[in-house]
Amino acid sequence: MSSTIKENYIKALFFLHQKNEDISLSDLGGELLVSKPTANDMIKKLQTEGIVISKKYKPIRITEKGKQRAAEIIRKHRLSEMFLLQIMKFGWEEVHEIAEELEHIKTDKFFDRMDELMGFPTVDPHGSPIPDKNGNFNRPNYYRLTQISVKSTIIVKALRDSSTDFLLFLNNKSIQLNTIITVNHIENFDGSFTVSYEGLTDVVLSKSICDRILVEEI
Amino acid sequence: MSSTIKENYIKALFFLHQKNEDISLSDLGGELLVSKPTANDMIKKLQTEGIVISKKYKPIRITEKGKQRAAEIIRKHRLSEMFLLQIMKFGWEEVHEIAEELEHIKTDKFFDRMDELMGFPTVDPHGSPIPDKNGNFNRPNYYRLTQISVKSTIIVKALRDSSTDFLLFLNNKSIQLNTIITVNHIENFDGSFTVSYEGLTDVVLSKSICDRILVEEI
DNA sequence: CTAATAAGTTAGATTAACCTAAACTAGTAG
DNA sequence: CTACTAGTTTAGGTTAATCTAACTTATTAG
Repeated sequence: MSSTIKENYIKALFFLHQKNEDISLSDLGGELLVSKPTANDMIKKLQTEGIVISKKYKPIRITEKGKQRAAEIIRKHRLSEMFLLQIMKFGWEEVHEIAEELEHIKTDKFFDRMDELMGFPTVDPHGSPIPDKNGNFNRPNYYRLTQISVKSTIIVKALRDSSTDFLLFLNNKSIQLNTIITVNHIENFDGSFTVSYEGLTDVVLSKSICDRILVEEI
Repeated sequence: MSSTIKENYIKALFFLHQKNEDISLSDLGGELLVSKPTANDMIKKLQTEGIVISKKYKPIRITEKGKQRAAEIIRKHRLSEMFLLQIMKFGWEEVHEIAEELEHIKTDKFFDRMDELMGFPTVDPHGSPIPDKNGNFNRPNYYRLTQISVKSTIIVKALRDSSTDFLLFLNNKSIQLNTIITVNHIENFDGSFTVSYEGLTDVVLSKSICDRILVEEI
């Protein structure tokens, strides 16, 4: 049953590489909540499989093959999330946890059928791109809400944080993907935004919240 | 990830107990394709968890708690099969393999939602009962087709064999659950049945096939 | 350019799930 | 009622994934 464990290492390596090409064992261990020697052992195994390259005392690099494998897993995860939302009517704050389990299902046609049933979606419920079967991500170049200037109108396209707490916060504020927001005011002092959308006026969003929301100008 | 392994032992114990209250290590090992010492080790573990009772050199018995746990897993399996068929449009010969994986998903609301979406089905795609949340099977008392006498008309209710090969055979013969069949003739020599259904007349089914089909008289 | 610290490796152990070979027990066939 | 055999247990070993403690290397701050 340990393909699951290996897959979780590959996913973690992929996400870490997106922040920093060079990956450290400490970060990998930190991500997966395992000790450095444990992470090290797995890296040795993954090296023999061509997933990573690592030399003694040197940082780890994920290979193209590794990225490919990661994309397959992320594809399964994000298709699952979308399926759980659209077909099974779960909330966007509920889907991640279940998808964490579903992504390790081996039978590919299960995910292909999901894909088909949903009409080949390109993003998951949090706006993150679903890689195609060749592992290509279509990653549009969105702005963070914090980068938007006052008086602009934007559309919410994706999130940089899909934690349950953040999603529940957005539920509370009635902010969803594709919500159209106008920036009325930006407070110099703390960087908080005062915005309007869907009949709501003068909703205040802290800088930290705005930094987690990815938008497109319209 | 080894709750999966434990769950497969519990399932195997449950199915073996249905044939024979007393379970042998050899049978258990045979079922799961592991050696007797391996099976024995797991039995010791399951005993400490109250799933089975076993004394040295004596046959193994599954406990009520064990049956309960088995029913939960079988419920997940059969709900998954029905979901794959009804919602995801897989064929009845495809669902078992995927359900073998899905049954180990831990998040209960995933299965509860399936149940809800399908309107609380009571049988899986092969006519086997889906236990309710309390672990109760509603197991109607069907006959095997071999027990039916000539000139009777019956309705196919369930199967005693859900192997892919058998299901593909039935697809070929256009026999499904709820197919209504009339027995025209029973051959004394080899026990084969000559039957009619849905516009087909004089279809011959061997004794071994008929023995795998569960029916209700009408 | 050295010395402190952050990061990585080695050594030695544990637990779970598996194995084979050998020894043992219990039920039954004479 | 003994002896055989089918089935069970013991002993000892492997591999994968994990750990802690101790040691080594790399980087960077002074």
